[in-house]
Amino acid sequence: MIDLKAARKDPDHFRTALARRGAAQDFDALLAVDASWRELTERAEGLRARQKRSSKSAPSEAELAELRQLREELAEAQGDLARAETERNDLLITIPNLPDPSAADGMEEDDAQTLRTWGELPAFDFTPRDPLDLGSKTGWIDMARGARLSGSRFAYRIGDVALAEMALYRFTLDRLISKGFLPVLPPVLVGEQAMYGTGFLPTEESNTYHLEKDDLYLTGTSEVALAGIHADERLEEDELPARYVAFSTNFRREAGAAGKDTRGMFRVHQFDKVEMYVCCLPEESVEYHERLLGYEEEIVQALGLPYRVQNIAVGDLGAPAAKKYDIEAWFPVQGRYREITSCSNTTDYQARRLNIRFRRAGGLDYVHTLNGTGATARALLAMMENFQDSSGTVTLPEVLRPYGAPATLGGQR
RNA sequence: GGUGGAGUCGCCUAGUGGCCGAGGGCGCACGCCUCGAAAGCGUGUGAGGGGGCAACCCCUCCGUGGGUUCAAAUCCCACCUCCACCGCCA
Repeated sequence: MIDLKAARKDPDHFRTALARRGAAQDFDALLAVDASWRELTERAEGLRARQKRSSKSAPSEAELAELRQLREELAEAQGDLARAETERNDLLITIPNLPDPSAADGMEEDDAQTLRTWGELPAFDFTPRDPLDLGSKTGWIDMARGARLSGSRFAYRIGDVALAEMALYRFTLDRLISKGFLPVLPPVLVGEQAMYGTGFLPTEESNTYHLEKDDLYLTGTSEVALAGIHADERLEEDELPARYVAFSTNFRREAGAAGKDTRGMFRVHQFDKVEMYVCCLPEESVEYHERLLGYEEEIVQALGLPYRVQNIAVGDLGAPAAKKYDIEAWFPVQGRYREITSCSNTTDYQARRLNIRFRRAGGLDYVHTLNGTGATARALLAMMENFQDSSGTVTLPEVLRPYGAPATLGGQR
């Protein structure tokens, strides 16, 4: 969440920044509610101070009547205050992060700014085949059986495809461990606090799977569990940056994506992902964001995928993000660049909600947090589209071989 | 799932209705002592919120949420976590 105290001091700065992502009117509503909250606070605290002074010792009979009266007044004042506080917090929790000045302007996906492109687009003298059509006897993607089992948007990855995908994750994990990330296998079922803390609730409610019976949520990314590692903790300055890399299965309802990417396993309800997460000093997050992007690019380059880097428009950012870079790989069959990784600087937005602070000379302060994709199966899909030959054989990158990937996929079936 | 025990200020612990938002020890910080250090002695040492130019004042927090009372760490209820044992399962 935003820094309310700072917002009171300099409302114009906050309003201007939030206006870029269309949140100025919510911000003004918040300020108004906050003003009345402060009035009610003073009244309730004054009454409470009176009651406490009178309760230092047993009151006389005469005082008792007066104190009973005071109790009623206090209860009323506290009730008013609680209502104002709820109203204020409900608003506060929906206000998105302040965008970074260098985040691209605009409200749409198309407003993203292309920072650079890398790699050669493949030139086919045949019509490249869709990953779904590139299976062989020894390995394939099976959406039909996935649908029979679980409905649309569920994929079986079978045989060599399964091995290739696992090799991709293990390769990525190794790369990031060598950069100093600590590997984690996290829970994927989490309580409501973690979902609010990371900012997926309340804004992404419709996209999350919720288990009513146990009141637990299936996470759409291991960012949620990784952010939770240090919730309510006070870190020492020398523990920062804390860097984690997780592998987990992720669950997304994809509400609002009806009709989009319906073929194949590009957009599915359940997918696996290697994810980076960093808690760092506030003054380091901007630089760390570039580093995370750099690690992502190294991985995509090692795989040999042509890609471009997008600076996502402010209006297209998730609520917690101040700035976001996506890497979009070239998908020759789709004929366009598509997102395969995403990394965000969430500054102190999640740290405030999750209460992750660190201690240093000046006292306690909130850490900054960042997250970024290591790899998902979309990278494998991109490899299948880019690295195929006219026989439908996909040559996988050498770097994946030590991790158990077959040399090729597809071919005769 | 069942039974029993426990959750207090960084750690350990005292505390069964008002003198406790909280005592003691450890740790930590500063000072004295010392050539220096240790020991010893002294002082200080949680977080959040509101008000004030400031010194400072006020409120909240004893696992969490409710309740009783003029007054709750303390009494009552529910829940959570941890430990032990039992049952069941991987």
